[in-house]
Amino acid sequence: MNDFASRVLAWYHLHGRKNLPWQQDKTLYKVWVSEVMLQQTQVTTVIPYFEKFIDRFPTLADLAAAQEDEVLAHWTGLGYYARGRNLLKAAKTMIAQYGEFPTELEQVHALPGIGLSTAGAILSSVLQQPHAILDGNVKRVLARHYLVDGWTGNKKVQDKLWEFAKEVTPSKDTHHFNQAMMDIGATVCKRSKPLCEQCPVAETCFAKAQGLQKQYPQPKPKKVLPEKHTFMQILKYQHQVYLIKRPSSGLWGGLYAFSEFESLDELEQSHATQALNVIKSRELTGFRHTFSHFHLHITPVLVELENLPQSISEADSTWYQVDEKRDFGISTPTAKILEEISQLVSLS
DNA sequence: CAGGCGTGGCT
DNA sequence: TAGCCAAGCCT
Repeated sequence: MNDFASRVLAWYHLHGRKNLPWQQDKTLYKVWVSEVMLQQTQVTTVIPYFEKFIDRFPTLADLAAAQEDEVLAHWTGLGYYARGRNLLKAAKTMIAQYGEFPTELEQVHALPGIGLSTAGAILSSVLQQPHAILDGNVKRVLARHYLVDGWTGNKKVQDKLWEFAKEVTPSKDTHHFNQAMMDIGATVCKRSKPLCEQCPVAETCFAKAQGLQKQYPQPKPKKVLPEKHTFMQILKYQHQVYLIKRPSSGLWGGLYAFSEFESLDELEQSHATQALNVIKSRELTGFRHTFSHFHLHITPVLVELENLPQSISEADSTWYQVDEKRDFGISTPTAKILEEISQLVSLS
């Protein structure tokens, strides 16, 4: 075993994290759910989602039998909703093709939402298979230790990091090594203020030797995010509001949402088109929601109706009683607006 | 293969 | 505060 790995493993036994929820009674299924939730998402955010998800879907078979809406209800607020849709799709595939969670890297990697790093992480963690991983933590440790130039999201840079990852990953105790690398990245080799005095590989770290910890890994090239606008139409009849399921691809795919319009005019014209009996219509307080790739200015417009219109009771839509338990997914802005409507309703 | 895809923690 | 970016993957 190489010296890098020996030092990392020694550190793991003393300082590695061993009490996270998905580290107890490990199964391929539970570790998979956690790994997917943890993609681009911090541990503290994931914990409550993981607990509720496993509580509702304790096994692979339970998940495979679930409705997409209920899976997305458990994903509401977590973001990157394709992860939830792919989780269900993969569960159905696994049950249909294998009858259980597959154990070969290629089989696992072939499932939707599971890349090479996630596949390696699952199989090494649960079955002690000797696969290297390359997540954000490992990237940061390696980019600093070997002074790897360029943004780590760049393909060539990532390829180089994979080479280093395979080089240092031992074929024995791989599960502990991988966990240790993620822990070092998360708790020692932090993005800002790295704690090099606590790092097991500080002596051989090129960034530390040259005092360049702050410059590595190199930042993503910055871009100005575009500003977009939308008007959300909240059709309300008594205590119910109208929501439509969004197409399964694209932004907020598969979530239930208010109808959107580019302008107030267009929104109001729809009242006539759909023959709505509007009691009154008013703008609520607008707000800005930021995505990874643009800013969205949202103006909610509350449209109170005299009766339930028939014309717009289409498939994949629902009149939702605002204080009722939800069994479908919504975005954070939708949740925010529903919360406000719920306040209004409770006062009336 | 660079951009699409969410949200919240941290500084 | 506003920007950066997190246990990435898909197209």
